Amino acid sequence: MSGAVAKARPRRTEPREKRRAQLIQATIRSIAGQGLSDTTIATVAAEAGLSQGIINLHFNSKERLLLETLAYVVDEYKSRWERALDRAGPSSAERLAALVEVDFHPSVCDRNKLAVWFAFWGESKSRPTYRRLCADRDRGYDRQLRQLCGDLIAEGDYPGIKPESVARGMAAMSEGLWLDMLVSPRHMTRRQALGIAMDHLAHTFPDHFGDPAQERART
Amino acid sequence: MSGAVAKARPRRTEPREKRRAQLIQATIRSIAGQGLSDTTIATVAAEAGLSQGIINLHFNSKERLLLETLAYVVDEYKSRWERALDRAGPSSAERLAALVEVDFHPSVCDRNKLAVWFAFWGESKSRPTYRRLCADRDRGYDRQLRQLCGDLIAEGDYPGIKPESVARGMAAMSEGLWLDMLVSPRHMTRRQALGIAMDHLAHTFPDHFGDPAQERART
Amino acid sequence: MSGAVAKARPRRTEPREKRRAQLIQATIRSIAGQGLSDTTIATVAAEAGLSQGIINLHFNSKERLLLETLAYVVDEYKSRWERALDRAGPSSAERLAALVEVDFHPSVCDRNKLAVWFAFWGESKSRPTYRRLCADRDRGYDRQLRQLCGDLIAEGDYPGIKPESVARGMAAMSEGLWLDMLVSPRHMTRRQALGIAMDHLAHTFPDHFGDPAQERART
Amino acid sequence: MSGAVAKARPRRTEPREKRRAQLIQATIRSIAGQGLSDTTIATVAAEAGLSQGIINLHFNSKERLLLETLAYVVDEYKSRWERALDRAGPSSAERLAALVEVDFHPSVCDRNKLAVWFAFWGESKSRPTYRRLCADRDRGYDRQLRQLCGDLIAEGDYPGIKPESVARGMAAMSEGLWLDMLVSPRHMTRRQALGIAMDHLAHTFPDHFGDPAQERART
DNA sequence: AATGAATGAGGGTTCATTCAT
DNA sequence: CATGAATGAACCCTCATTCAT
Repeated sequence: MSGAVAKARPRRTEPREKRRAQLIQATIRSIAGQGLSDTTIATVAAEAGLSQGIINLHFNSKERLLLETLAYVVDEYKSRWERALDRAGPSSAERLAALVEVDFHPSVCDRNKLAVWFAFWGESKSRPTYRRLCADRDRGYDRQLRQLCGDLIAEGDYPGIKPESVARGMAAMSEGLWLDMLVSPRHMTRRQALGIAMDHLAHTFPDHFGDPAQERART
Repeated sequence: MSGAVAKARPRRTEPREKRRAQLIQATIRSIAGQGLSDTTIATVAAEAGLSQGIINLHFNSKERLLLETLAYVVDEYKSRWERALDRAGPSSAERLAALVEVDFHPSVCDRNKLAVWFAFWGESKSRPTYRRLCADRDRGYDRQLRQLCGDLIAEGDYPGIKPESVARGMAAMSEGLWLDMLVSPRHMTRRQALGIAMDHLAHTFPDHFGDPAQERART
Repeated sequence: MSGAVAKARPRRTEPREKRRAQLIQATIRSIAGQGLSDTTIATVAAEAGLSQGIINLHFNSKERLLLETLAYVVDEYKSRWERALDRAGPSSAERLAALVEVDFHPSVCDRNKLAVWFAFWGESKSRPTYRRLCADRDRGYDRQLRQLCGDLIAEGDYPGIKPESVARGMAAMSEGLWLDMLVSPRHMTRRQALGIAMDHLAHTFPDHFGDPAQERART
Repeated sequence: MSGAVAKARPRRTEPREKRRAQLIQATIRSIAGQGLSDTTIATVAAEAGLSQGIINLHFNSKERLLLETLAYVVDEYKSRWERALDRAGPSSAERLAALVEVDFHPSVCDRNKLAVWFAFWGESKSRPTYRRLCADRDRGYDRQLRQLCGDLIAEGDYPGIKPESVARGMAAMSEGLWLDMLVSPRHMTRRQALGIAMDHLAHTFPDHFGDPAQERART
């Protein structure tokens, strides 16, 4: 008898990182489903199908769980646009388009994740920690965006346009469109939002993105 | 006789509406200062310098206080842009500029109020009531914006521009700039935000807002 | 001018005793309607159609109001059976019957008042004050009952019956029937209760109350 | 090895049912000691020597705790008289005597439990839930009592006696004697109450319970 | 005499955290 | 590693009482 121990049923004890990831996912679902202020250790544990004690076991406190959840969303976003840049064509225009498009990728625009972003932004004024985490998010992204806009302006015929203003305006528009998708999913779908952002891009840099209006006007 | 009797201590009993307004202001400050999820009856009462019981006396529940606070901010915003439209010049361009400018009026961009907006947006996914209140906000504003953009497009030489896309893009950019002012007040001041929004406006409708770039290009 | 002051509308200020009586009636209704533990100054004031402050104005505290309400019910009961005795015929049998009947007089069995009795009895173990008030109630009543039972026993052919035992048993039965009327009004009407009590009386003192069974047996 | 390990402190975690029973006992003591309306979660927890949180942990609400406490007392009473019937001799007279005696068994007449009965009866008018629980109590008991009285009447020479009237009268007397024991423990001891009830029984069914008076009269 | 706005202690309940198992 | 019983601080809310009007 004995010999090989059956591994049939799911192991009760999972590797540490796997459990943490599982709990972070449960936290995201809970924030989206109940709201941040109604997200409790109990709702997260229930969402994960585990016992209450497990959160303090793996994260020591609820506060830490929330911070790591925010960090996870921030990091995931960052790695996603970095990957998008890597995969994009070599031209600045292609890279800029890729950067805009990634903001409307299904996995980024997932309403659960949007809820998490805005939940933390909603508390950010009174929580320097949140603010710092979110500010970090923007740092690299902003630099890239400004750089690319600068490149295009240098390449094309865009007199009088300030790279910082355009870049920040574009980023702001994306954020605003996220909000619309969160608050009014009926009136603002992902595709519509992407369309609006791309229209704006085309209009801002008609030389690069073949704005039909300008093209027609030119001829 | 006796002339004016000095009222040393503040009167204990205030007219109903005055107290309610006072408590709503205290709620705004508390949400901004502590965050929505750390805003308690106690923090609001302390902010107002009154006792805890007074909130249930005037609002029956914390939930109602929060809803009325949100409604107050929503209403105030609405009446502000309506007044701005009333006072604006007759041309559509003037009216559109007024509509954009009002989003960056000091009283609208007040960081306390921004915190309230985003606090409720952050919970909106799980609270249909919040979502509905906020959706109402947009309804009239959107219509106006779309109308004015349509007018300008009809007047000017803007082939291929869709009013809905432009209008929603502009509104989204304002929201995104609000977020920046909330999260990174150092990097995004009210003046900068206004500049970015006006740049975008000028760029979108160069015929109306004398985009220097286009003007130069034209000559 | 002025002359006679119009007395048309109900005077806002009532004589002291009238107000107190009015508030005691409201308290009885409130205890019956909401239960003693859900009877608040607010429910009593609402029941009386007056403002909250009036109770402390007339009774100084809720506790006092409750005590006076209990005392009122106790006194009213006492004066009622005293009057019944006064009006009863001269014979002990008539007087005893009158004493039993008064327990089932509509005004005594009023479910609101029963609710008050049992509300206070329910708290009596932990409230010596209530217990004392209720004990006072019994004192005189018991003496009368015992006396009358003793008289009948002396008059009739009731060997081996102890007056105290019979008297207390009869009183207990009345109380138990009150409880039935309170808890199960459907199953125990006032008339039924009276019937049971009178049956018991007739059975206990067949010589005086013409118990049909015994009468038949005698012939 | 090591033999029995001494468990110095009481185990912190008890089986679920044991804790619930413990808390119900504490509730009974609290109602008896402070009265129902002064029984708070805090008094019950203190009586049990546990923390406040434990009540909601095991009963979800105070209301539920009170209901289960009432249900416990009701059930205990029921099982007690059922057991008494099982153990009683086969004759209807013996069974009836057993039924009456159980009402004055020390464990039933325990003043703490009496306080609970009357506390809930005192609120019963305004709480249909209480009333229903108490009505259930009576259902089976009444049926048995009526049945047994009917049997005795059929067996003996008791012309003109109605089983329902006698049965309900006896039950009412027991309730009234409970009240006396609760309100005036000095003047009504358990033994006295039992004596009164048995006197009544003997008097009502002299053929079965050898009423000395009647017996003497017969000779 | 009467009102009702205001207070604040104390109620029931929630929930992050601890800890014996 | 994982559980869930237990804790107790802090929450929202109620309500007896006070007091300016």
